[in-house]
Amino acid sequence: MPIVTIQTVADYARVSRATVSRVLNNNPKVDSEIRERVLQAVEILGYQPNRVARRLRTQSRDVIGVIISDIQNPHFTSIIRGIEDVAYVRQMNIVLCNSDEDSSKLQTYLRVMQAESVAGLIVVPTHADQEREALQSIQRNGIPIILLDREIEGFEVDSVQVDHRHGAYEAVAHLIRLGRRRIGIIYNDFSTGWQRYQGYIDALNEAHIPIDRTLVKTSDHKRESSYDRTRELMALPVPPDALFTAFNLVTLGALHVLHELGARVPQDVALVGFDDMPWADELFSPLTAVAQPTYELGQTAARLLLRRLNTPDAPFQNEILPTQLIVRQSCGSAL
Amino acid sequence: MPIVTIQTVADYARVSRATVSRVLNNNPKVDSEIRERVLQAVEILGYQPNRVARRLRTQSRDVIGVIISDIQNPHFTSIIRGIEDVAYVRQMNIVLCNSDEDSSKLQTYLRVMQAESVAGLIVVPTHADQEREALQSIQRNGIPIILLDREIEGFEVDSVQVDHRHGAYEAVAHLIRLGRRRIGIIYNDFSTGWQRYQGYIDALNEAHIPIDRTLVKTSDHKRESSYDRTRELMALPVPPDALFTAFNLVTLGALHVLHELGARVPQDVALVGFDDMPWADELFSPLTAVAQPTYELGQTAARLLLRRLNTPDAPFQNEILPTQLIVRQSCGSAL
DNA sequence: CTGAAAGCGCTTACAG
DNA sequence: CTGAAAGCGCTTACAG
Repeated sequence: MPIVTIQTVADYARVSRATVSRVLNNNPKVDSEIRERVLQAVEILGYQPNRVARRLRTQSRDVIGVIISDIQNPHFTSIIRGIEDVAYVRQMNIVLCNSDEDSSKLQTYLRVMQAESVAGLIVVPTHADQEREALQSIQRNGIPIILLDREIEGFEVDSVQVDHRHGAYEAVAHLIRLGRRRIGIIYNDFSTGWQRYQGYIDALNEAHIPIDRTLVKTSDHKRESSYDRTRELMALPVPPDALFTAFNLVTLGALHVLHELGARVPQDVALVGFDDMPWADELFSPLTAVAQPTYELGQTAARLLLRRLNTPDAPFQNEILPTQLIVRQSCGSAL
Repeated sequence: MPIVTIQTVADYARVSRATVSRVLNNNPKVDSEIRERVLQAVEILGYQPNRVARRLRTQSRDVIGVIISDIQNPHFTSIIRGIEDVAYVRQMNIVLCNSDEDSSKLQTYLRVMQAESVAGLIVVPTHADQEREALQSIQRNGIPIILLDREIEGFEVDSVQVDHRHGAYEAVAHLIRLGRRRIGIIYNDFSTGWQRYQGYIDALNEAHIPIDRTLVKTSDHKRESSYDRTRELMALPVPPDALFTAFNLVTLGALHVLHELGARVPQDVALVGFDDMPWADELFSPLTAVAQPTYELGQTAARLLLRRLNTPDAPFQNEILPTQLIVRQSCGSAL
């Protein structure tokens, strides 16, 4: 294990460590001949400046911490890609952690990130109440935080999310326009789910359709749960003629039930899901879905972070990105 | 930005930095009264030891570098989850990079990882020939490497992969057993694709079915490419009566074509895919697939790395994990 | 233009 | 049991 440090290079090039450092940092006032000698030494020795040492010395921060809640969910996967792409051009690295919707795991990671002196944090909170304080304290310590996807009430930060409420409204309005009246909904109790539920209400209200509580279900993030909720809905004396599934895993669970039941989609029950999926077209009923600009969510989060690092005192910014309803066949009509 | 360092704590507790450090590192020979005082100071000041400094000083390595080729592919996503889970219990962090199947990007990341003094690297190579040297040089510098999913000829390392050849053999043998004879294949030219192709050959040979070159197609990692290849296969004077699609993106492309063509699956053409997908059951034809133990792949890679770190001189280990054929309806029979 | 020296925040022999 | 001192690999005022 040949440890080549800046000293090795300095010795080889017969200069001081300071000079080597200057050359590597493109300090202009280095004699061109010496510069050459150093560069050659670097080349020959295959020297890689130690980033850990550099980071400690310059107190520079070139790592972005990212904490998401479910790395197996394509939604987040695409977000990460967006973050990574903007980080790459800025020569920043990302340390990725998966909280697994577990608040204590998230808080552990928060501590780690702080100890790693990350430049800033992009985080998808899981349980606002338990995490608010830890997050705020990190922010107070000068590490900027960008909230992604979910909000935390009473916590002033930069954030990006999608217009959940309007997206959901469009989805449900689409169903209503196609003549559906008994529209079941399955959502989760994160802030996103709640907002999507509001959009559902908006659409029903607009059409003067009374809210039937028996058609409203909440589910956790497990697919089994949405499976059960869908079963319950379909077992109603008068089952729904349409379903609005408020996130991708729920949609999968619901589809499974409909398939099992031999329900015809959309004839017996129409279906719109929140979250588009790359394979939406290949599903047994090509899925009409509210597509989120996931890649842009990631990009925007990263950009907000970069901006905050440049101008720490800028007012907080809350970006809301639009969704897009992609009409396929699961509701019965292109519109 | 209140910077609380070990000195702050030492002052507060009226001891030396050395003592604070000892307390934090659970050094037993610290007076219990003093220990208490330090612990209290730590608590009150909210002190987080700076990991960057610690890492530099102890030359400790507690970061695992992971370079995968496509973070949006569920295959890798599940692998990452496996890695992360074993890293978490060891209190190690992972730095994740996405090479995007781009060899120069991968090499950039390799340099970064080295400069970050990672404990070791888990990497999915993309173009063996271009990366062999860089990888070997890192290994020579004492940073262990675990190759994941794909091999590099003539490079001795620890590695994990799945039994691609046998998995493919089983898939194709399944088709043959169901009476299919004109079996098309679409694979890619990574080492994995090549091995899967061998499995296809094995099954045909065993059944004494001659290889028809017109039924053999290669595709890159883009879905469009597999779309085109499937179109070509289906446009043959005598189209195939079965398709073996050798990785998940290809399967999606093929399904799309079959859907467009109105082909009945499995009546007109049976389909087996390599790679299972969480939504395989909800596809328009529930997919019979060769499932890879992706989570275990990740776990195994991480464990191999940990083992190598413990015993640097152990002989190299090449783990081959078994696949499992999951029979659904796309081939026409549960068998 | 170049080098000696200080210091980033830790840890750990070495004395005592 | 505790502290003073050295040092991990860098960078950067400060002299010259």
